[in-house]
Amino acid sequence: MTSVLVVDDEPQIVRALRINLSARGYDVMTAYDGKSALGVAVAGKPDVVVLDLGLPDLDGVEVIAGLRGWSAIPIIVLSARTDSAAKVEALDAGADDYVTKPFGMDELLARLRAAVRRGLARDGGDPIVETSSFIVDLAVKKVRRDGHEIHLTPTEWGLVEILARNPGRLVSQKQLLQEVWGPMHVNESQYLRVYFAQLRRKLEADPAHPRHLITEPGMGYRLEL
Amino acid sequence: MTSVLVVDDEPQIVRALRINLSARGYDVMTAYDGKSALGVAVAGKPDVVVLDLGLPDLDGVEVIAGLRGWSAIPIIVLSARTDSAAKVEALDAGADDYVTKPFGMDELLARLRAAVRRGLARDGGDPIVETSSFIVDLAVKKVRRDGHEIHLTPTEWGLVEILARNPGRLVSQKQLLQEVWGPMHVNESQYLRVYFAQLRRKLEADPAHPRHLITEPGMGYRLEL
DNA sequence: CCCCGGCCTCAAGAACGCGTAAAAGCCGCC
DNA sequence: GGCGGCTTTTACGCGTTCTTGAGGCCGGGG
Repeated sequence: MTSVLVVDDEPQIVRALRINLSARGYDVMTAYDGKSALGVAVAGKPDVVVLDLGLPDLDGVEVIAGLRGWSAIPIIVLSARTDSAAKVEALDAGADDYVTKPFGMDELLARLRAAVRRGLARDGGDPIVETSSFIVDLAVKKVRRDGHEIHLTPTEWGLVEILARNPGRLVSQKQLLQEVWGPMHVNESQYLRVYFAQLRRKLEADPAHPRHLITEPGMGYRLEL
Repeated sequence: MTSVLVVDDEPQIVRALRINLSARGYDVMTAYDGKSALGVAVAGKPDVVVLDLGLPDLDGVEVIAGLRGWSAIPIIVLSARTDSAAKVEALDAGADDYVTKPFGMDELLARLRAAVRRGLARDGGDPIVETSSFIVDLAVKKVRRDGHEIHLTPTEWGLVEILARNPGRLVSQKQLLQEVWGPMHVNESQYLRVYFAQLRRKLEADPAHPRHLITEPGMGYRLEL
């Protein structure tokens, strides 16, 4: 879950943000002054910080500097000051974005999404799907089991990739055949039986009693995590 | 030098930006419509894009999507529309920032600096990829092995560069052929066999049993570190 | 009880993709 | 013109992968 640190000394703003962010599935932390904000940030490692500049103890730029000293967490500044000098100062101190109050919640949320998206891109978090007996790395196209790399043929990988991109969900035979063998072979369900047998031999602890590559008779297949 | 692509159909805006940016040491490219903007971006690889939304040919969102398809270049959107729906749409399409016209030049420049700073942070560090038997220096386009520099032909370097920019990742045959030989030759997979044999002779300790330039049969190649 | 559809397993030939070598073509340069 | 470096093309042997068919298992329905 994405976590957001909201820093503002006006309780009603913090409250409004907490409600909106929580409702959209964010994990919300809060702080009401600069010093505690820095402490919470160190402890909670939020994915993004929403920072009001008018704090009682520290100047906004100091808070930004305090965060930038050890982290590249995206910072969105909130402020009532509309003059460009304030914006320039905050942005050059290391802020990622500057929103003036009063602000539209839609816009703030969109800017928040943009900031989070960038933050994730920097981490370069590989899309990895993990079961109790093997690991699928979709970025580098590798499957590992007990630390060893398992070699998959192109067809095998095609099937695993589709299942891994839909973890836990049922994928129909038709969809698998269509995406791996093409539209001309959507009825060759025997292909699937042969290849799922091979995959189970390679990936399941007990191929005769698969726990992750599950057949749903008459429907399709599912990657159980 | 930092390069900026300015896209706008109003010449006076382009001119104003060009003057201000050039004076501050930026390398400025320009485009007056969406299609040429995408072309210039591919050719010039700018460090940041300033994009007006009201272009004559393409919708702004399409331009953003066209860039995001292959690149994470920071995009700053300029627009006369102040409603939050437009902002949300552009930001969610992949823009990094949204500035409404008329804008203050100081503020735009500060947002530009913030965007560039993030872009550099993402690229991060020295462009050097190191394996146990050779070193690829992407900045100076050189490969070293046992301290000696290894001479590569342009085609050989093209392949090594792509692999080195995706260390550990599987790169498809199509992508390699497309980027080195162009879209007309995406089926000449024999080229790859010939050139990878050459590269292994030059870079691998035991060319018959490569440890770094790995073939994934039927799928592509991988630079294993 | 038997039949039938769907599934799993096994095996063998065909087709494919890979590595290698070497020849042939194509510059630019002396 | 001749030379050298680079790229493209051709040819062949070999191992892997895909396809296909046959047989057996299981559960539900007639």
